[in-house]
Amino acid sequence: MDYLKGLNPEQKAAVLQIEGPVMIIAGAGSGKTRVITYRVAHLIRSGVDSFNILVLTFTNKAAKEMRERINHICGPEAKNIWMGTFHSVFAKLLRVEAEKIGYPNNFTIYDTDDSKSVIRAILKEMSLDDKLYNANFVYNRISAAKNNLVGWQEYQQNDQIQADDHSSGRGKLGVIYQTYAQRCFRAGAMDFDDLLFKTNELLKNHPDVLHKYQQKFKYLMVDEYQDTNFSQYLIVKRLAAVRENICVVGDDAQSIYAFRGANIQNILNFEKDYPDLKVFKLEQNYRSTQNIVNVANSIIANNKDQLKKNVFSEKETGDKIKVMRAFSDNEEGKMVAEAIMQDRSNYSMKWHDFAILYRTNAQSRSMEEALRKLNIPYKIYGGLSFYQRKEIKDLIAYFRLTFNPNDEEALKRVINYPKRGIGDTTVDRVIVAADKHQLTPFEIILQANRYVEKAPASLVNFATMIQSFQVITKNQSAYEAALHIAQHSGLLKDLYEDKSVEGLNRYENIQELLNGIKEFSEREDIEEKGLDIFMQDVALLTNDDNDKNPNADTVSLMTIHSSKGLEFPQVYVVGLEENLFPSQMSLNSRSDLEEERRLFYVAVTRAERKLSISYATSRFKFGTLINCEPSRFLDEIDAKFLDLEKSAKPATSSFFDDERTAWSRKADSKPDTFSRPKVATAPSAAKTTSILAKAHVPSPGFKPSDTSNLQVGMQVEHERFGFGKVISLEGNKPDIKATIFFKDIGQKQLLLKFAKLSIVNGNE
DNA sequence: CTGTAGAGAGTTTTT
DNA sequence: CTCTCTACAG
Repeated sequence: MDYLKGLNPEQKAAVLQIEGPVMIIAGAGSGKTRVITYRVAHLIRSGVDSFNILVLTFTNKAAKEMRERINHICGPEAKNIWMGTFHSVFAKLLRVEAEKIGYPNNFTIYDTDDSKSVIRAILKEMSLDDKLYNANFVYNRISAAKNNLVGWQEYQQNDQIQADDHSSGRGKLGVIYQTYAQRCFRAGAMDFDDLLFKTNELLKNHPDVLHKYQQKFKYLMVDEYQDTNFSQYLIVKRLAAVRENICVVGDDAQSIYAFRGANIQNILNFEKDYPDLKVFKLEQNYRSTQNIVNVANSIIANNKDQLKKNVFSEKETGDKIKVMRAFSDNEEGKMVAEAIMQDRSNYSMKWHDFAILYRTNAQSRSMEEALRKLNIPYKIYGGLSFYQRKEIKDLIAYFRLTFNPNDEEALKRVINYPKRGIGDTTVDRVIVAADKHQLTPFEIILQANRYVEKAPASLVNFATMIQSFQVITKNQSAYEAALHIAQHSGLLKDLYEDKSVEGLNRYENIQELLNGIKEFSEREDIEEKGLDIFMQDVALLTNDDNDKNPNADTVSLMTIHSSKGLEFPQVYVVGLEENLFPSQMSLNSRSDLEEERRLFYVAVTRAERKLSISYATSRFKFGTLINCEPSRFLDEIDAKFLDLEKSAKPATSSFFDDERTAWSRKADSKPDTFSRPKVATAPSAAKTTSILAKAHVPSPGFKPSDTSNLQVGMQVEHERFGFGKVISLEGNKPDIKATIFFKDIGQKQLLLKFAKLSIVNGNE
């Protein structure tokens, strides 16, 4: 029982209480993960069969990490535990039981893009106003309904909902929902919310199935319980109904997913559901200095809705919280980058000791730019994941279609990619015929000559090709099959022929996916390794999965949302401005604002030793400069914890002038530096262009010249693109197009009548 | 059917 | 600014 050593009394009590309903309120940094892992270990040591344990987490990352830690304590037993995100665990369960609710076992999982695309198609068919019925809005509405277990039938019958929709002029939502649900069903597809919604349906309507899983999952644990929605709540409740061996862990102060349907009441009301509940509070923060914990407390104290707890730290007082003010988003980046640079050398720290956290992904731009200028290696987490790249989704769509030819979204995606002469009109005809004959589009295509007028031969060929893929996947390994499909679909060739930098990148990405599949098919720890198995949860994989060298020494950049559960010695929280953080969207309701505040709390509590906060007084948004005010959250912090040194500039001075002077000085000092900085994270060429384009600072006194006499070979400066040389000129008088090679960003074509160019030097 | 140009809209967070 | 959708010519 040596694993119990090193736990404080409260942690230990929580670990030892393995029977009955348990709620652990775990303050930030209070050793939550530790308690969960040890508790699982303790279950196993106490004789609980590891096959009978179910652990639900919120992110893949958390699940993976926890499995490793349990593995460390319990050894191979850990493999038998069902552990994963709600979505992945119940997707797995549904794969086994799908037929009971009328789905094929190999159902497709639609990601958000797929779902929205289905909705867009429906809106178009119904010729609805796409402003009133915005696809995003409709998607969110349907998603919210599903997360509250409102099916389309109830949706249409519920007076309250109908009244709401009609009063907002969106009376058709019920029908859209119905069509959407039926279309997904026809395609053998479930969206993210369905994975939970259908699990509920299954457990509710099939007592035998419910019983089976109640027997299997004798002990349940749920991490991040404050982020569960009603649908998840009810699944857990149903599974735990017989034994009530349920342990939930969470922190109401860190509930940041209400926008996605998470219901903080689930944790606040847990006690009512289980009168015998044992509650443990973990209040000692082992992560952060006292100053950091105190600041966090002073922030969260502004919220009304919360469970009582007293988070404290017994570590050193630590530095005060540094607050930095910048004039612009770019300067903010610069200040942060320079501060990191300095601290790293002053305290001989590693790059990976630093994290930059922001509210929105868009903010990463200015940070990246600044880090790159100082040659600081960094890595962006989140954002567009590997599996969301177009080329990857294309190839995966072929796989999807192979295993589930009814998958309409996959079909639409690749039926004419690469180009094979099947245009929109033909596709439309297929869809119409499918509706008319109550068949799936693929079934129509198989007999195109019978159902579709003027059916091109390529249509039938396409279907035949997919069928040939089906044979291949049955007989060959995942890798062989995947390679075969990549080649014979023409996708690989198409990408190979694209010699642009982006095209090269795409080709490499496909190679990478194929390599990943190869690794998968060579794995020895799993028995089934066909391509179909690989495909099963591809839709659920996210960013962090494809991390090649997780131990690289880089500064971490991520949204605050994705930072939850992580910790760093030094944390920079940037963009503390009204309308950004708190987000503009949250200003209308108290509960939304409180969620923003909890988000700030999460951000602050990521820091172990030193925390810095920054804001800018102006920032680019939609390509234009806007003025920003400091966030109200800054005022809420007790000033005695703050070090305002860095923001001591007089408020009366003109920021704009100051900024320009600062920039020009820099431009002066290095007027002819064109060297492209080395980068740790290799961005795509397209990205580099845009980032650097924004980076160029015009020389002092930059003024566009008259370009009517511009000639090949001249040196020019562009406001944003920097210095370059004219390669060629074409076109007639007002529409002369110049091809210019810019030293920073490469070749670009510009229309002279628009481009603001200054002629630097008449002849070479 | 394909390719291009041009207009328009959109950025809060994620399984 | 950047991505996506639409319209039109080839």
